[in-house]
Amino acid sequence: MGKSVTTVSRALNDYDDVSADTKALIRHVAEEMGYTPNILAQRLRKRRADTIGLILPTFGPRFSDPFFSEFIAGIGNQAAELGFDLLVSTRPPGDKEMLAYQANIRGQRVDGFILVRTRRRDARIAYMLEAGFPFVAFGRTENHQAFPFVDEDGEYGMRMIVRHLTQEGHGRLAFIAAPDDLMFAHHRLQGFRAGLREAGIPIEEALVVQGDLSEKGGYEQARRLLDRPSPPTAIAACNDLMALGAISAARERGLVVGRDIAITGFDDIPMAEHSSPPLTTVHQPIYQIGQMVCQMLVGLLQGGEIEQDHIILKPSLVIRQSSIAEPR
Amino acid sequence: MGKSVTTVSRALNDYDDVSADTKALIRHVAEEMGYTPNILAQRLRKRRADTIGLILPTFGPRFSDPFFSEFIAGIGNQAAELGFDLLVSTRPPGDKEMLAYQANIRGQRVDGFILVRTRRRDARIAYMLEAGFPFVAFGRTENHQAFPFVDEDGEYGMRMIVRHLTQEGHGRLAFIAAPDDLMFAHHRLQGFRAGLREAGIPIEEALVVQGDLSEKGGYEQARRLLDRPSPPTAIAACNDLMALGAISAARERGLVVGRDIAITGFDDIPMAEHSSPPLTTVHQPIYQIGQMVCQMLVGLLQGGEIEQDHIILKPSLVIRQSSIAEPR
DNA sequence: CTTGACTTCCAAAACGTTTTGGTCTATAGT
DNA sequence: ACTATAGACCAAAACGTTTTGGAAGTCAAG
Repeated sequence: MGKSVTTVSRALNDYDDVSADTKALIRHVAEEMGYTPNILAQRLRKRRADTIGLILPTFGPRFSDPFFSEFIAGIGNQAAELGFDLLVSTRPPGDKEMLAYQANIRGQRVDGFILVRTRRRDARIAYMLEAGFPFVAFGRTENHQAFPFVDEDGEYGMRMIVRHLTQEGHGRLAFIAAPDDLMFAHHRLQGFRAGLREAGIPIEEALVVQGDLSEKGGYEQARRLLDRPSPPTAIAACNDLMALGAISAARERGLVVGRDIAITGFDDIPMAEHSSPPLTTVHQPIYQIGQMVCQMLVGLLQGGEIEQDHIILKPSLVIRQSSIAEPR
Repeated sequence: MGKSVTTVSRALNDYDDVSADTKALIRHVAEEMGYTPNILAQRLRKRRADTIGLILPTFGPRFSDPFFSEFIAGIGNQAAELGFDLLVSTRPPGDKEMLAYQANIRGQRVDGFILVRTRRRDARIAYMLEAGFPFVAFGRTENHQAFPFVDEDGEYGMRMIVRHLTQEGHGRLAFIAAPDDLMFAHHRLQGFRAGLREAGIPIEEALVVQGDLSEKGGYEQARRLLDRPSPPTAIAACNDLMALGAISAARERGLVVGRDIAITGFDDIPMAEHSSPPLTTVHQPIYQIGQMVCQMLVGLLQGGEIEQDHIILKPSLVIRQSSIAEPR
């Protein structure tokens, strides 16, 4: 059409050394012939992948924690909004996981990472900090390293649960914990202990068991608890999925959940509202957290600095029928 | 180190016009200095994005169908295995959705697409077929267009459900359908009708209602059904999520699910096994389907042709307590 | 000694953009 | 009439690879 590539590029990017007429013309022609800049070439030239990485730590192949899918949606939609791609993979925690991070960073496949499920001493975080690679975590670490994160106050949330249960008159509380290496599990367990301390109830270590965060794990651990000579009157689970498994175990024993035994979760996944009975749990706005984390990372990538980089959200207690004797 | 870029490139890619010694040397040095080829440059040069696109059709912002997360995991892990990235976004069905497909295709951001939730007359498929862009669908279309797909035999699955319910003695069956524009919903509804026909039971149109595939939708539609002057004795839902919502509604009415009313789902999400009561449903190996779809697409991209490109899987009936009067 | 074949290597082009550092023309200022 | 200044445009370099089409060097055969 008689314009140089330079001019076309500058016209489409709205530089001001292209006349209004030419811009209009170029845009029109581009539109007409369905031209879209090749994104790979752009990225190569700009040395930015415009891509955010997210590697989900998963144990088995069955990755179906509804908690994660909502989180991904939050990140993904926000990223699209800001002109970034979201690259998702899953790896079981361990060596392969670290290699995946390294490969993505060294090959400049992503500009920054979002980390989930932080661990007490997290190799991923240590690596990124040392490499100076941009990232934002959902969760903290044990030794308070300095990096941008968003986290829920899981300790507080679980204390609220315990307070609620003791107010309902429960004195023998059990806890289905999760691998303590995971920071969120650690916080929630601490919250459980703190809550009992506040209520002046001595903690019974045999009633603290550990599950794997799945319904199945919750089911199995709840059975163990119910099989004890003097079973608990209330079971708090570290997450909703395990709580649902626990409900299943209790019902199998012929117990009416809510009346004969109280069971609580944590996360408030959509299913919690519609389980039988509806589940008492702790709500956190996971979709919004995904958005926030993504925004923070993009801010970091574009501006270099962000104002608020240590955010801890107070979750809220949601009381439903699974923990109260009298409906209504 | 004294070797040309050409030689380095050819050494790392294991071409046979590089001596074994040189290869070893180059590899060693590369390893030592932590060199990884810039993937963006590779892609630009090869004119392939090595990326598979997946755009999830979602209604609200809350995207948490466990069904999808497992499907994503199947695709993502398989893609990683084959050296491809997976680019995930979500869009509500409609114009914006088509634009997202077009932008990704024209900007050569992805080499191929995986389509989910096919519709009866699917604009996305029409577009891709016309553009000659590689894709594999999970699901068919109404008019049997020629394109590679994997699908479940939903019609068969639902017939099995109906057969099971009638064998259990139910005569008044309700169905919570989903938007009939969605092929899988359409097939399942057809299966329901066919099942009743087989059993010689006349269909009662008022007992066929439509939900939105969420627990909430199932809950609301079930309430409507139970409010009728002569309510059904069995409710088959188009998917597990709605079935769980229906269970919730039935329990709220004081009904014992399994004894007073039978409720069934479809999908066999992990939760189905641990709901209260456990849900009778139809199982399909969704993780494996994700893997298959991904493999097919990569085969298409690399080989050009694939042997099996129309795969219909027979799902299997899973009978649990939600549909049988006597446990055991 | 020459020729051809084979091995090993590499310079340059290409992928499609953005950025740099101009050039050219017209207008205004002196 | 000459010189700045500003506006509109563009050629060439650069991003980091892979591919193409040789160029040397070595060896064996003639």
